[in-house]
Amino acid sequence: MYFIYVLCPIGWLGVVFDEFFSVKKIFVNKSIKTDKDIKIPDFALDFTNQLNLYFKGELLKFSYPIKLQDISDFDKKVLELTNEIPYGKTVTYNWIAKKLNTSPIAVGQALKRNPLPIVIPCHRVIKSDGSLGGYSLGVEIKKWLIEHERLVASKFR
DNA sequence: CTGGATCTACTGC
DNA sequence: GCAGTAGATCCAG
Repeated sequence: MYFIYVLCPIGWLGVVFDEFFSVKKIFVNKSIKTDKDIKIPDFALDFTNQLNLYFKGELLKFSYPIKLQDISDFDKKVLELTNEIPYGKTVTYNWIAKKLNTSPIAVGQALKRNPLPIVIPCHRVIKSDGSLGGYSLGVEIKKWLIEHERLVASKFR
């Protein structure tokens, strides 16, 4: 079990790896005040490279190994569907709910427990009235990510 | 356009 | 059981 902090456009991200260097958990730490980058240990370079490319708009899909553990079957199904949403696109909670014969609110609960925000793109799930809905890292970050992907995707035409 | 009532299903106590 | 949601829908004002 290893962990790092890495500075990103949306703030400081904490990343936890398991013993085989798969990513296990991602979170934001708002209490770090410096904007001086911390040296990334060698074992984490593959992942942070992908992360940097994503924020530069040069990576549309993460291929780094992830580890989903201590997750219910229901949550896993929701996360797997969420992982299929293409870059720059959004779907609604209701759209996922209908595919799994559940309710939109249960989908929201499952996404709230997503241990790997950004990598598993739960920010691409919004409400059916067009508003954003919630986000475990804060709706401001959700808005940022959607706008970032929209801009990058629009250049690809 | 708004806010409330009511539906919904999953989790945690 | 029951309450609390990262939701949806309908209806009155």
